[in-house]
Amino acid sequence: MQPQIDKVSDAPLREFVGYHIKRAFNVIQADLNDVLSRFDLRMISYSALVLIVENPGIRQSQLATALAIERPNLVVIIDELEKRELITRDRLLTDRRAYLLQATLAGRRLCDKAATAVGAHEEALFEEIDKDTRSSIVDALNRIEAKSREDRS
Amino acid sequence: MQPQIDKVSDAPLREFVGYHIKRAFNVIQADLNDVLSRFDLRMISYSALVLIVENPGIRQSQLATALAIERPNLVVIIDELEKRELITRDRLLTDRRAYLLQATLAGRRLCDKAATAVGAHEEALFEEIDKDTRSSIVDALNRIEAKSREDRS
DNA sequence: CATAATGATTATGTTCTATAACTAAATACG
DNA sequence: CGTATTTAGTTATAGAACATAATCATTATG
Repeated sequence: MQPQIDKVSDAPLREFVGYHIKRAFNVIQADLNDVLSRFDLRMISYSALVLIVENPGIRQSQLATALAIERPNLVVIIDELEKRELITRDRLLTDRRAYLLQATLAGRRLCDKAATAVGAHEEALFEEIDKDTRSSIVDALNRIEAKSREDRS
Repeated sequence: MQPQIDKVSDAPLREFVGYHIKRAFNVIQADLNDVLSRFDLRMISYSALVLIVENPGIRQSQLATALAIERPNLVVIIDELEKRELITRDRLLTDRRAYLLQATLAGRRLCDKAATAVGAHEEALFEEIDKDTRSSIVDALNRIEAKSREDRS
């Protein structure tokens, strides 16, 4: 008789916290992209817009580093935000190689609206998890992130 | 005077737990792929191997569902595991459309070794986080995951 | 028995991401 | 100075990851 499986067990993978993080992140990302699609934004372009709003005059290279993506891949994202007139791309007078990125009024407004919607969805996803638990999760995640920085140093 | 940024602030994004989850997951994934490269495995092929070891006789369609990937994309992964003689792909006698996937002895051994290495790296990443916190994190992540299941039902 | 549905595969296309090579401008230094 | 090197941004391109449509063989349905 050949062995057959009716219910698939992923018990060994569930031993790893990283596995749970990946599965939860998949849910969060799907939800986030769903919300952002209403604003014609994706996770990466939304993040870029937020950082430009928060850091007026940021350079593309700084933005690429902050987003942890390669410079060439940022170009197309910036192109689109500029074409939609959500940001401006002006030459830096003191260094004519660089561009200064700044959000337009429309960009700041869209960013605000999107942030509100994203926040509401986050709240819905995390509603069962109390504030203390959330902050201990964030603290733990920050520690993990810090691990990779100490590796590189 | 043009505005310029010396230190980039991502404060608005840090408001979102999902942002921290993404950043931590990037670190975990990089570390994991680094560990698995020693066994010529990637995250996805390792996960597949684990599920085949744990569920002898699993079908490709069941495995694709468990891994949350499309069937066509699983084929190449299974091809490689079979070519490396880590798994076998046998016709199911009662349904000659389907294949039964089973790990070979070499597959189980590689899986064990990889799991040990992965576990050690997880432990290193999470060393600062005590057991109670870890299980409350896992519990919270499971609740988030459950959210998407209740959406689909 | 004809039709529909299923498991796996092939072919194909899209998106994401990384690398190399290039232009223009700024800096380093002999 | 002026030549070499570095930096900011871009273009071109290639690979990996992921999704869709079409196909073949087989099984289930009416």
